[in-house]
Parts: sequence; structure tokens; C-alpha cells
Amino acid sequence: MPPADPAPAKRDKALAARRRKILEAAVMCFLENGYHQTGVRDIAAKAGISLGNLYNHFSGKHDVLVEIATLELEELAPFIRRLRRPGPALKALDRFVASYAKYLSAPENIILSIEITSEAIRKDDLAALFMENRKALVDALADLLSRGVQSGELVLRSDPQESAELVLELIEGRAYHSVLGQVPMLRLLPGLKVFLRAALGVFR
Amino acid sequence: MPPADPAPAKRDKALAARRRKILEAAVMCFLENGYHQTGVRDIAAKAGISLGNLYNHFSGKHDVLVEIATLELEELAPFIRRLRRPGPALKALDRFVASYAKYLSAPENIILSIEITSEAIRKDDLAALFMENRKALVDALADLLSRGVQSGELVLRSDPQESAELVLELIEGRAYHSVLGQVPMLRLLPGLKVFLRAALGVFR
DNA sequence: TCTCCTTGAACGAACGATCGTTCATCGTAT
DNA sequence: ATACGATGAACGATCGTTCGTTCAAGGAGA
Repeated sequence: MPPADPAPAKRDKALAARRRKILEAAVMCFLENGYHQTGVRDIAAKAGISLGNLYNHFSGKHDVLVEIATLELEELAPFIRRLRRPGPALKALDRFVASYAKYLSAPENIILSIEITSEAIRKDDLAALFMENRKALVDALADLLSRGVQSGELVLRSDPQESAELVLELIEGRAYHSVLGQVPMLRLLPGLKVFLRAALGVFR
Repeated sequence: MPPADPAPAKRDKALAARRRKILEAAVMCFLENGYHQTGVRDIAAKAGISLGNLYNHFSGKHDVLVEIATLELEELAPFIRRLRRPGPALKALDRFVASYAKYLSAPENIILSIEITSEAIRKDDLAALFMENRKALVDALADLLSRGVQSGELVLRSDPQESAELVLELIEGRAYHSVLGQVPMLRLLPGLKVFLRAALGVFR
């Protein structure tokens, strides 16, 4: 028989809150100094807990990064949901580009994703996590593009899947450029939109 | 007054060769384990020299990475040269896309550039080096695009500089995808070309 | 109500390994 | 004898992780 009901529920909630606090601290550290330049002690200090206690909540430094990556990738869900909403494809596409670009205009998101990606090169579990979530986004966008083709709103010259990947890589490329080159993403958005419309045959 | 001529010349050559050997060893280490996971001892061991001797050739670990980045970025020079050669813009563009994509199809080049870029986020000298060399490439490509517009070979809907950046980011985005997703770059090239032609108004 | 006992979150000293860097020393050619 | 490239021991710092300990809170029995 499991232990009493009400108390554990409260406990779990407090525990989850503590985990979140640690993760937020870790994110701050990783942003400021990078994953490998951040020590476990730094995370614990920033979270205001002891070194040992951190290991009561996470199995290690790598685990912390994995959890962060999971949270980060979960933020893609709203975009996917909006992409899948019925309606005129072109309008939905425009909205997606604008909102995704806005999301990526926060340097934290870009830097964090660079940090995660570069770690994923040599850590298979991170790579799998990354690819899985990205595939969901690509699929949703590809479906939207297909709808746009069927309705005659746009003209693709290669298959939707590949086009979707290219569109995403374009937006992300601009975001990287925005961070590295210290250019505000807002200034890059108009040119990006025009380029995309041409690539997707919107002017046909 | 500088020291005697003939002997030092030979010496300098041998010295440069040794430097190169160390850099090559460092590249191998960085590729295999990443910059921060590579110790100075690993580099020295791989180069077959002693730990202390490494510091006779480089002022430190960071210096080694800077030199590697310099060498890596110098490999862009041939591309810039070919972009600047006179001739039909469209043909030159096609050739550039194919050759640059082929260059980036070597995973070493991609991984190394990720390693350098992610370090550049927090090291200003690396960032400056990176931006400077990339600007030269962007400028050359932008000029080529301008020529293409003037000759009526292609139709840009935003300014050449921005278009050039977008084109480069597209190619590089595909290359990243090729590495992370374990897809051979050759398979991505046709779709990329088609997408680019549409974006640059080649079919007009 | 008071006491005893269990529980587990929190702690931080300690571990062995490794980090980047320095430098006294040695062998070798001039 | 002199100059100098090469060496690796040594340094202090820091790494990620472990683990014995403390102690406040909650439940059971009086």
C-alpha cells in the first residue's frame, strides 16, 4: 500500500519547485560562462543550495543539461500547435516566421541552443532528444507547406519536407548571425521574409 | 641588426614545421573530444612532443585555437578569389554553391567551425577574427549577386549584402544538418540548389 | 500532550583526477 | 664554453562525484 495521499503531493510540488530553481540557476550559469566552463559548484551556489544537495535532485552535471534541453525543446510545442491549426496556409506561414523569429531574437535562446547543440555532437542522448523534437517541428511545417501548395498559395520546387528544413535553417541562421554579429533580429526580419516568399514561390 | 641570414632561414622553416605539426595534432584532438574536453597534455602527446615544449611554440591553449581558426578561415580565400573572377554570374554562383557545399561536406570542417564559433561567443578576439573573414566572403558573394542582377540573370528582392548572407547561411545550415542528422551532404545538394534558384529569382 | 523514532532533505569535507601553466634542469650542437 | 631547444616534475586551482553526518519535521505510542 502506498503512503498517505495528501502530504506526499505537497512534498512533490515543493520538490519540483526546487528542481526548477536549480535548473534556472544552471541556465544562468551556462549562458554566462558556457556549459564546460561552469562547475557544479557554480550551479549550486547560484541556486543557493549546497553541492551535495544538488546531487539529491540530479544524477550529475550532464543530467542537468539534458533536463534543460528537454524544457527548451518543449517550448517548440506551441509553434507546432499553431502550425497545425487549419486556415489559409500563407497567413499561417507568415505568422510562424514572425513568431519563431521573435522567439529566437532572445539571445538566451540562441546561446543555449548553441551550447546544447555543440554538446550534442558527442553525446548521443542529447542528439537524439534534439533530433526528435526538431523532426516534429519540421513535419508540422512541411504539412503546412503542402497545404499551401494544394491551395495554390505557394509553389515548391522540391519536396515539402526538405523545404521545411530549409525554411527553419534560414530563420535560425539569421538568429545566429544576429547574436554573433550583434545585429538586432528585428532588423533582419523584413529581408528574411522577402527572401522566403521568393524561395517558396509566393509571387508566382 | 638582424642575425645572420642563411642559418636562421632554415631554422625558421623547421620551427614552422613543428608548429604545424602541433596544430594538426590539436585539430585532431579538438575534433575527437572538443576544445574544452581536450587537455594541453593531449595535444602535446598527439604531437609527440613534451608538455613544456608546447609552450615554447604557443603562448597557451587559447593561442592554439586562435591559430587554428586563422588557418581555417584562410581556406575561404580560394572561394573569394573564384567569386571575384569575371564571367557569367549564374554559372559562377552555381559553381560556388557546389564547391562551398562540398567543402562543408567534410564533417571535420563543420565540427571545427562549431567548436570555434561556440568559443567565439565568449572570446572577443575569436569573434573578431571570425566576423572579419566572413565579411570578406559575404562581400564577394554580394558583388557577384549584384553582377547577376545587372546582367538580368537573377532577380533579388532585397539588397545583395543581405541576400549573400542568407545564401551562405542556407548552405551552412544544410551542412550542420548533414552532420547532426548523419545525412550525406551530397543528398542535400540538389534540393538546396533548387531552393536557392527560386529564392534568387533565377526562373524569372 | 509529551516522547520516541523514523524519514529524508541538506550539508560540506574529502577524494582522486585533471586542469593550464611555470621553470629548473639536462643534453646537444656550435 | 656557450647557447638553447626540449623535458617533465611540480604547482595551485578546480573538476565531478561520493558519502558520512546533521537535523528539522511527521507519525506512532504513551
